[in-house]
Parts: sequence; C-alpha cells; structure tokens
Amino acid sequence: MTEENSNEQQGESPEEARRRKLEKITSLGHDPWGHRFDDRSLIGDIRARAGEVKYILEDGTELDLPTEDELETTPLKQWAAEKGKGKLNGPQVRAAGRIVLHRDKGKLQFIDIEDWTGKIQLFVGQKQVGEENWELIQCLDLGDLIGIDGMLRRTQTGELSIFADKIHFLTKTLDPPPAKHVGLTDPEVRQRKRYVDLAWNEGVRDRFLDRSRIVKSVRDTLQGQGFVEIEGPTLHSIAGGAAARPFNTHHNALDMELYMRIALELHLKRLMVGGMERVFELGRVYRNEGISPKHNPEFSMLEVYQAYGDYESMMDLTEAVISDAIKTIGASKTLPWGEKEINFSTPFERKTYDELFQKHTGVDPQDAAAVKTYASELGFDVEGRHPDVIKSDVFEEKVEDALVGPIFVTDYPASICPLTKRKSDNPDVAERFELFVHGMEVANAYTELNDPDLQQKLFETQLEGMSDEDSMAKMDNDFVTALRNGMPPAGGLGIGIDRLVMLLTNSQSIRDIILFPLLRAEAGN
RNA sequence: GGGAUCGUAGCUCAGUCGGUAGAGCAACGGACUUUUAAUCCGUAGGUCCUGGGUUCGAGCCCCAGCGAUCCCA
Repeated sequence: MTEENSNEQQGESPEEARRRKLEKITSLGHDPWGHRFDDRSLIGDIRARAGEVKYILEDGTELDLPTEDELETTPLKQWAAEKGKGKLNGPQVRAAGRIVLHRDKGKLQFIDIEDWTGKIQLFVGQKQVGEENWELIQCLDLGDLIGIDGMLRRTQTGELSIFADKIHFLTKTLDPPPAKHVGLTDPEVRQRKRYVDLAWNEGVRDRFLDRSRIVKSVRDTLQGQGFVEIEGPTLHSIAGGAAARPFNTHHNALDMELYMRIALELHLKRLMVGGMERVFELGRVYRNEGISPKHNPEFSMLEVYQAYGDYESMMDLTEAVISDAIKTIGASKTLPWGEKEINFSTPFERKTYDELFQKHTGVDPQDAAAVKTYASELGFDVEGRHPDVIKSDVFEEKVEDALVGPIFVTDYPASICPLTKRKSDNPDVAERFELFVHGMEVANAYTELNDPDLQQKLFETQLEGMSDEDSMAKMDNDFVTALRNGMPPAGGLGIGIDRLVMLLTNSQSIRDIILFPLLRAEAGN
C-alpha cells in the first residue's frame, strides 16, 4: 500500500470502502455476487459433529476431546500437553453464511459466520489458505456472505472452528451493519428495514421462525383431527362476520363496490351447508381501524367450523391448538409475559360472563338499572342504548383488562351475538365464549346459529345505540338463503394468530411478530 | 383526536449555564499465526429531523411541521 493510496482511502465512507473492495474482488477474478454453492452443510449440523474431532497421538491412538464444559476450566492446550504429543483431526466440512464478527490478527484471522441454524468460528491463516485466497480474504467485510471449505477442529482455547482451506466469495454487502451486539434499536427503522433487523438483531429471526412453526402446528393439529383447509374469498360484497370498519375497494369490470374481508365466518358456514363437515381457514383479514401494540390493519385469523359440535367442543379444540403450538416451539406450559407469567396448563379456567361481571364490578348483571347507573358513573353514554350494549361497555372496561387467564369467558348476552345459537333453556344467553389472556382477547367461539328465520330477524334488528360499524349484524340475504338449505348444528372458533404468537413468544407488541407491519409512508416514497 | 418522551457520525449514545460538535463500535492505515465484543498505535468521518423565530451567538430557548414510542380516548 503506497502512501498516496493510503491518503486516497482516508475519508472514504464505509460504503466507499466496500465498493473499493468489491472492485478488487472482481479484479481478482471472482464474482462479488457469487453463484450457486452446492453441498454445504448447515452450521447447526456441523456443530453437532463436534464429537468427531479427535486428538491423535503420535503412536496413532485416537482420543476423544474433553466436553465443552470441561474445556471451560481446562484449556485444550493444557489438556493436550498432558496427553502427549499429537494433533487434532476432524471431518472435512463446507459451510456458508454471513460474516458477523471478525478478529484480524495480521496473518491470521478469526471470522464468525452465521446461517439460520447457528454460528461458527473460522480459523483463517495466510499460510493455510495460500497467497491467492488470502488476497480475496483481505476484501471481506462484516455482512458479506462467504462459503468455506475446511476441517472441523478446535483451537487452543477449545473453540470449535472450521480451519479454512479455502474461502469462496458469495455476496458483497454494501451497507455497513449496525453496531455489533447492540444492533438496531429504533423500532421504526427495525420495521422499515426488517432485513437488517432479521440479519443482525439477536433473536429476531428465531422469533419469526417460531411464528412459522406455530402456524404450521395449528394446521397440523386441525388436520390431525380431520379438518380441511379451504380458501375463501378475500374480496367481499358484504363485509360481514365481525364488527369492524372494512377497507373499501372497487372492481372495474363489474363496476362493483367491494370490501376486503373483515372475517372468514360466513363463507366457511356456507361450506358447512355444502357438506364440508370440518373446515378451517387460516388467512389474512383486514380492518380499517387504528394501529396499536395489539392492532395491525391486516392480521392473521384462524376460523374453524365443526359440524355436530358446539362451543364446548371448541374449548377442547382451542386447548389442543395452543398446547400443541407450545410443544412445537419447545416452550413450557408456563411462559414469561413481560414481568409476569402465563400458565397454559389445561384445562383453562371457565367462568360465565355474568359471574365475572358480578365479581369485578360488584354489580348484579341481571339488574339492568343498576348496570346503567354504574355505567354512567364510569362516564359511558347510556341514554337510548340497549342494556346489553351498556353492559358490554362496562365489561370491556372493568372486566377484560382484569382477566389474567387463560380463561374462557362463557355465555354472553344473546343480543350482542347475532350469529350465535341461544341456550335452549334461556334465549337471552348465547352459547359463546371468548378466551382471554392478560386482558387480550385471543379466541372467540360460538355454537353456530343455524336457524335461517332467526338469523334473518337478527340481521334485521339493529340494537339501539349501536353504530353500523360496531354491529356484527349486516343483512346478508345470500347467507340466510344458505342456512335455508340446512347447516348442521356446529361449533365455530376464531383464533387471532398474531396474538397467540405474541403470547407464546413473549412479544408485547404485535409489530414484533408481523414481519412488515403497516407504517406511515416515508417522505418522498 | 389529546398528553408525555424522543429525533446528534454508518450503528449505539453523551452533549453542563446559550459560547469552536464528543465517545464507543464500525471504517481507513500500521503491528501481531490460536483470537473470543481480541489488543495496541494512528487517521478520517456531522444537513445536530425540517422550516421559521429570539439572540452578538442556538444541538440547547420559543413557534410550526414531519416522524417515532408509550399512555389516554
């Protein structure tokens, strides 16, 4: 390196330095963007072969190395000295990954690479790899993707390492990585540049892999019980099945107003009329509402319908789905939740709506006048509103947040459940439950209403004081017609997949478990 | 929609009373063939979110805006 060159390199930005090295890589005859790289092993699998590393004495005796724990106290160098002269031998391996850490000792470098199964150290010596490869190695930066061929062994300190015979350049990274071991902290940047967050922030990739495992587990559990996954329409002409404001859109050729679906319910029930006895859909729904740590405008919903079941069978199914998911990610029944804990041991607690109302408000839920007085004391608007709507406001305010759970809240006031079958001995109570965990609604299930005449009547009856947006009752003639063709008595269940993932991965914000949450458009974009 | 807090180097953050813009990591140059966030010597790097205002002078004070986080509705 001449003096003049060194002056030129003064003041170059990290990116300029990387581009300079990129050109050097090209001039050395390598493609800085790499190519297919066959026969590499996953780093996790390579680490699992640590036992194949042996110490071979001069007389040819093969010795097993001390365990990792023993190496903590006795350096390998000392252990080997006690055993006598010899050398380490291990399997020849090929790995590929991102350079995440780099210790340069001149003619010797230690490079940590990482793939999505783990991290491993590379021992890279000038003498060992040869002059030509060494020149390429001088062009490596943190973040670059490389492949390596070498022997799996341990260093003097006992660190399992691949002793490089050859480095293959696979891809240059032009943007410098965030601070090592600190990563990105600004939540906005983490979400906008999720690729950086995933690549560099501790635990992020594992959390999203856990999400995938949970989703797979949910499907496996259901399929194991004979449920069939279907795909319903996401564009609806009536945004039914839930109380939420939809996203509006328009189909040009048919000149037709459409809505992005807010729920999966009504189409799945149509399928039950058609004889699809156990169906589910796990997919995206869209609600044109506020954004919060618990709300993203698009989120993943599971809905399941089981012919000849009821809401009690849905409780069992809910417990199975959650228990299996916990097992799948290798977690225990007792999970951390911030400073608190969640105990997912089954069966989950079951309490009625009225019981909980009484307990947390001290007000008799059957005494409409008392509930009304209590609600107005809490500052709720009570005039001209249906007693059950008022009760529901109070329930959300005073009871839901207080529920630690997991707890099935059962038997809701019928009037706020227009899609639910009533109890046979009490038409004022709907066979519905919601599952709450630390104040968060995770699941919602009914014994499904299959009486077309009652369904039609409930669609037509808007509760006093409830806005269209807050109401689940939106007239859907086609759905009523479907019911006229005979839907079996059935249990139906909805689970908020994002919230379930939050709970199982101890994520306090929905944005930590949605890869690309909705963000305000960036200026100039 | 309201309130609080925040926005400074590629990243993480300091910045006192309003008086020349700071550190660590990363980068660049150098030493080192068994390091563990390696170490050591040296160098460079800034639209202090944006726009106004007050002031002799603003990263700091005031106003407006943009964006974020949390809380409330």
